[in-house]
Amino acid sequence: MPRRPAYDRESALSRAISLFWEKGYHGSSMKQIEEALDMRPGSIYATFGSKDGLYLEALTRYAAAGGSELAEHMADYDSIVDGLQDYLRNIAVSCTQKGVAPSRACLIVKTLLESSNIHAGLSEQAQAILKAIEQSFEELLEQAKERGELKERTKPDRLARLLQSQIMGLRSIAERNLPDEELVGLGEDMAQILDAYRA
Amino acid sequence: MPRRPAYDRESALSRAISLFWEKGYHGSSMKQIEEALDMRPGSIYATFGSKDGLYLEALTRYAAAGGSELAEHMADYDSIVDGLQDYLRNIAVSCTQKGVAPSRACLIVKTLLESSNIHAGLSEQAQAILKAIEQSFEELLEQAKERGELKERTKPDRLARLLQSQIMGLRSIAERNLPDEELVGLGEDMAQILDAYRA
DNA sequence: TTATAACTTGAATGACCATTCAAAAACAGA
DNA sequence: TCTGTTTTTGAATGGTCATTCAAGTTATAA
Repeated sequence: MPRRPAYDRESALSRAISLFWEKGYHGSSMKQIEEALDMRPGSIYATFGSKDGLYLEALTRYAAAGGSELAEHMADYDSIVDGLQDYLRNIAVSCTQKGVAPSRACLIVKTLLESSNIHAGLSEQAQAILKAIEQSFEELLEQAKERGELKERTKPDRLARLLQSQIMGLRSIAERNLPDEELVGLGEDMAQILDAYRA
Repeated sequence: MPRRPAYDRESALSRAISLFWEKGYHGSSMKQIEEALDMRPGSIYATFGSKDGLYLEALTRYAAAGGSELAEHMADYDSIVDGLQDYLRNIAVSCTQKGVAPSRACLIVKTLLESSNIHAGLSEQAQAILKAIEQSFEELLEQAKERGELKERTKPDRLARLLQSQIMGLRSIAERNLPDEELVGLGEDMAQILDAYRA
């Protein structure tokens, strides 16, 4: 009986991520969203409820993709610390590749900074996501410690936060349009921070 | 002959900094600016030209204040590395103090992330300011190296970038509303990164 | 006191904002 | 083919955006 939607929800969200990531929350108008998703306002509102609803769903999907990416990356490594070091290096390298991502900075951090003090819903969601990411780093580091990769005095929760702040700093500073080799060097220097924690 | 302005330009800019720092560029409407500066649109436009003009001037003044703060802080230290380590620790501590600053994140970084891809003027100004800050770190580290505080293989330009990214990460992650002790611990961990570069 | 120049005011501007909704179109089952 | 339900469309909504400007106000110098 019912007519089925013409759009593909997944591809709509993927386009929304690109737009929001590139231009931010306030920088993305409904007009631009309509064009990016190739949907008219009625369909967008029927599907996602509001601009905020779409943004929240896009942000959550972006975070989930990032989580999968981390898990897939780590699967290639026997040593967790080696894996995390290369993870940092890879971020720096990927920031040098133009046209791959809509922005070098992290969408979650962009959201956190843009929404703080003015949009509680977005800010809380960004905070919750970052907390979950920190937790997944902490679990990895806990595991690394159990395996004897890390010094006994290493606190996985503290190192997890240090690691997260490295990534936030790296991807934020990448918006400065530094020469490629400087960004890659910075990724290397950040990776080497972890050496101080090795057993 | 001429009537003199009723407002105080410096205090107007200081109020503008507070508002922009708290709410961001898009989050601060002209109506809010009028209220914060206690000025009517005509006066604001006659004085600063436009919202962008006001924002740029506020941003520049904010950066200048930050630069003075760094210089004053470093004046208290014989050892540059000690000074920089305490600088990081102090940032973390000041992020735990509520009601002091309008936001824990850095206004320059907020500007950089909010304006990238949508507002070339703001983005370029933020980039130029961050470059100047990096340079002042580099000069300090160059001096530290000459004094023998740092390992001979230390590259001041690379360490300056690493330092700047630490501050960006620290102040950004502070927007997550972490418990005070966790933020202070992170500041300490960041300070200790510098130990690896000591001679 | 008067003339003059600068500053302040606040209503008006047109553009753009997110959102709504009635009508048209399209599909699935009978 | 017809019916019923859902989706799509796009014009319309009311609000807010940054900005302008003519008129009113105020201080200074003559």
